[in-house]
Amino acid sequence: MATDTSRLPVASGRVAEIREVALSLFARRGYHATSMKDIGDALGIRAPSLYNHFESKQQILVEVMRGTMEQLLRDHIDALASTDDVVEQLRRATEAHVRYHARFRDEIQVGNIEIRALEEPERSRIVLLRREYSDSWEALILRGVGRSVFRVSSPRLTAWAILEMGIGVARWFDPAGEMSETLLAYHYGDMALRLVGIAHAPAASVSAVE
Amino acid sequence: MATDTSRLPVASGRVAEIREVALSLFARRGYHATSMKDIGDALGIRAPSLYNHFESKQQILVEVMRGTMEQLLRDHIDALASTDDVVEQLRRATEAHVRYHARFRDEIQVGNIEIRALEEPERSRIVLLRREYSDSWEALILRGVGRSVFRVSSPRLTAWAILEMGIGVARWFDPAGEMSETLLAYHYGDMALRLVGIAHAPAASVSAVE
DNA sequence: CCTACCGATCGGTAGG
DNA sequence: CCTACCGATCGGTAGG
Repeated sequence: MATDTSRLPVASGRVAEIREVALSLFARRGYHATSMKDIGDALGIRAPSLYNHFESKQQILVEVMRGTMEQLLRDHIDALASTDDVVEQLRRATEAHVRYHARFRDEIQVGNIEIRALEEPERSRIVLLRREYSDSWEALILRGVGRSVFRVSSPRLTAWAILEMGIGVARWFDPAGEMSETLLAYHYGDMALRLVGIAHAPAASVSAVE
Repeated sequence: MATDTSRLPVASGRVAEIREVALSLFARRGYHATSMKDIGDALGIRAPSLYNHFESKQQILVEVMRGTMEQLLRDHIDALASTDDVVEQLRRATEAHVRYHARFRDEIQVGNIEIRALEEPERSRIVLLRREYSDSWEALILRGVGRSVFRVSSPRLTAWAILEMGIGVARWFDPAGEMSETLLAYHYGDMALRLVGIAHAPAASVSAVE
């Protein structure tokens, strides 16, 4: 439960260092406001030396963004596969979503904001993965509605509301703050249940029919 | 109900044109990815001519962002002042929030993303207004909890969840799409009520005690 | 509103 | 990993 979702394969050392520094700068200032010199300075090397590890600034962005959506989708699928109870699926998927957004704040911020700075075909690839993710959420809500376990007026809006409130976490969560990532996930899990019309359900109050 | 929340005072013509074009470009590409030449091109004039109307690129950003938070706060205060019923306050505040985010999508996007490109003291001024806004939301939830009308496990998280799900609207809402802004606002109003523990309340099912 | 022009900085290459 | 350097573009000014 501590650090289950690993980052990308921890590459050759310098490459990983560059990616990490760039991620931090892109998140704080933005891709276009970050120069190769900025990245080099943060590592104590000259800007041209970066080209020994990356072909271009754009390729650094690609590497920074690669893997984020894939990992999010993997955690999501695990949450769904862990139970047939649609209530529990919703809770676990929400917890996974919130945990991910609390833990990988920079990745999420850069992923969301700098997608517009990403060139094709990488950009379309990520847009597609996102679409896949939100579609799966909508399907989950629809499944719960179909089993008469959820009651919502718009499955799509409900799915987006849950997604968006989780994305917000990446903007303000402070891992050094009073609230732990785990407690945060529980709270959001409960809120998601409320959004589908389950007033105050403790963990196993509704069991799946299947 | 159609266009109640007006934009900024419609300034001298060219100034307003520049602001509008810049808003659109900043929203689509970002502040740092937009050059003065880009703005000029969109208006059919040369970049240096822009300096007859604005002192700097930064000042254009300031003018683009100015007023957004103020108007949002005004609509919010109106919603709160319109009734003493805390349930109705929550519903109307949510509707106002969502309407604003559906209508002024570019303003919201630029306001949220490019605040990091904004120089002091303007930046702190806007951060303060935002703080004011979210504080008012938390106070609203607390009021409902105090009157035993709302039931939440964390007033602050609930406030943020409502705010964030509304902010998401600015990212995907399509005014030319099937769902109207008004219907959207209703749906989100209902979802906000659910988040505070009011399962499926039609407009006046709970009346305030005061 | 324009042209002409400024110094600074950009991403990136050459060549070692 | 470095220095030296490239053309392009940046925000902005001068001067009319």
